Amino acid sequence: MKIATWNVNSLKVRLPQVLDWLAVAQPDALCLQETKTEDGGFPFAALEAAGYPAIHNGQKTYNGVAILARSPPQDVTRDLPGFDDPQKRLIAASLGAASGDVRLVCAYMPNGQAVGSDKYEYKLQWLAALARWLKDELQCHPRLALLGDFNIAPDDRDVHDPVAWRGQILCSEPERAAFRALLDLGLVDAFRLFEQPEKSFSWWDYRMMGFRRNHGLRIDHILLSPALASRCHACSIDKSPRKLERPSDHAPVIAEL
DNA sequence: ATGTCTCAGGGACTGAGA
Repeated sequence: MKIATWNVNSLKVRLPQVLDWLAVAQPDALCLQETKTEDGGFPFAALEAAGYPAIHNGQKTYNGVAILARSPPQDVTRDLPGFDDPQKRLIAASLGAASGDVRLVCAYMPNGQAVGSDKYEYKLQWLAALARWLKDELQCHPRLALLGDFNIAPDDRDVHDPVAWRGQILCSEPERAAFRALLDLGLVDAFRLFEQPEKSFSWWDYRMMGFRRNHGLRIDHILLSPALASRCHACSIDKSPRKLERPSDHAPVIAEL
């Protein structure tokens, strides 16, 4: 099976690109972040017509996460259990035996704005609460994948200019420690299971011709529980949608299980 | 080097967030 994650930076703007990508890439499931719409404005019918029934946890203007899958997502969890949060950043669901019998957790981690800011503290608290909840969730669901925009570049090789970014937001040591705490639960970074091209990134700033110059970061990830990691045979970043007119600033990440 | 994109409010542009 093929599972994927993509921060689309507004689904209203990007729906045609998402439908095109589904038709070409043919994933079994796609996790979306930054849909930026309430559930009433979510294109359930268009996605279902394309063969992808969807679940959504949305809000106006900001955030918003969805799971699209060939078989309807079951046993849905909305928001991060144990963390009181008005921001819509998490949705989780199970896919049945016909789709590999896996638990998918789709998350849009906080950006954090700047090291030391209130938003940075919120980010670290959110990540700590995620790790606490996942510890239990992994007990219930040994075949679990955590997909999303982590807003963390876990290693210097995930950064186009590690010297300039050292200690900055998305790269700071407390953020990287929070990422390692997820790995300490037994989760595995699917992308690093395989040999990858140098300077592989999933996000490029819209400004300063970031994409053309490959000035990017790898901040979108697929983490797999041991039971899924052992059967993962490929993981890649698809840069092709970033080359379209009016692209998202993020590219999809795909894992094949 | 605060340069781009998206959204809301309000009805042209500004500010927030990323």
